[in-house]
Amino acid sequence: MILTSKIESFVMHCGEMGSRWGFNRTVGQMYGLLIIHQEPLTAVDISEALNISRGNVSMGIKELQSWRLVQVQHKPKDRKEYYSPAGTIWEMATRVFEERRKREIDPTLSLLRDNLLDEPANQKEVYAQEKMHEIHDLLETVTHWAGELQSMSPDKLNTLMKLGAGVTKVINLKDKLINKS
Amino acid sequence: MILTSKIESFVMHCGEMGSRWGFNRTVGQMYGLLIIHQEPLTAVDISEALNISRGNVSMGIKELQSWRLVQVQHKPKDRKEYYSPAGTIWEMATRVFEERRKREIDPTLSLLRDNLLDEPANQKEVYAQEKMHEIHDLLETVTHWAGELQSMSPDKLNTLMKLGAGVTKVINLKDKLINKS
DNA sequence: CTGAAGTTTCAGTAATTTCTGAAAGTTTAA
DNA sequence: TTAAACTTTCAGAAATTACTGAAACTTCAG
Repeated sequence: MILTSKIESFVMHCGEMGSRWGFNRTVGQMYGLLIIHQEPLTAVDISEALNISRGNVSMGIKELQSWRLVQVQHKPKDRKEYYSPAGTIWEMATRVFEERRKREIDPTLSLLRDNLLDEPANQKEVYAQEKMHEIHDLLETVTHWAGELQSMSPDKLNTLMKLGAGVTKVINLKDKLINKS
Repeated sequence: MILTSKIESFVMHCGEMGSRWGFNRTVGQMYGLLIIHQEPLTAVDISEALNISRGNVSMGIKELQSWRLVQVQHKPKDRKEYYSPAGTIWEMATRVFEERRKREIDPTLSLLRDNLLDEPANQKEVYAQEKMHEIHDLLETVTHWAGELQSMSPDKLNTLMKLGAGVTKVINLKDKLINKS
């Protein structure tokens, strides 16, 4: 048994949150386990630690790879694959954000763009297009600013946060400067 | 039939995306319909437009109300309840964000905080706590900055976006000003 | 009161998603 | 080339989630 009870509670929590974060329970547990465990783990380790079938582990790893969240390593004289989380915590969060944007926002933006190209055929469609336009612009704005945040280092953000620098204040300042010039 | 085919495609799309946005297919459809339709709709209207049972509409409305996304109206001389989306598109997005934060982030932050209060019992737990600390700090930073963005008006964000003002640039500026003073 | 017009609830069923385990596939050492 | 050691796949079973429709409930006009 590789799990102490405190660690187990974290792993199980990841499982429960998994579905909210975009994957299913066992995939969530697997990811939590890989993050919290210092040494890379084999598929069998995971299967035993979480009491799930070997086949399920294989599918879960595939899923995590599609999110670019795990990496595979090999040890000399050992044919097994060893799995560990890919990148820093910040990078992982960035990847989850990006993947979710692809799944949750991009398809909608694309549908909206298509729809907005057509002429409205009647009064109802005029109203509908107005709303679609609003949603479209909002989604573009949100993805733009989310991207901006992602491109910053977490250290910098933290420092600024502790300095009490709200985006609002900062941007107001910028606004004034722009208007002056 | 209240749906033209173009509008129907939007509503069905909301259904498909529904589960990714945190609710289920029919709730997604219902919300899409309410947004795209200028006049408020009764439960029966919704049930007929989407071909779902009356009971399901009732449960869906309840769900949307728990997200604070619909409001109920009454017409004089008419006992029926008329439903329409609550607030502007921006407010709706803000509410979805907030609700999702409550469901997806807050429980994890709380678990992490609890766990970080305990002394690690062995080497593995020392490592585990380090990781939990990193995740904790990241989640706090992200929610902080997300809150900042939410508190801004979308107009202002759009204007700044079009001016080419990246957060990075803006914040660098602020940084310099702070260091000077 | 009464009953008509509406809403909500919830047990049972339907649909969907996830998991298992056995079979098929792959890789490598000898 | 063989076989051991490992991984992947996938059909069917299990678990979960969503939906229906009938009964219970609420409200209100007469």
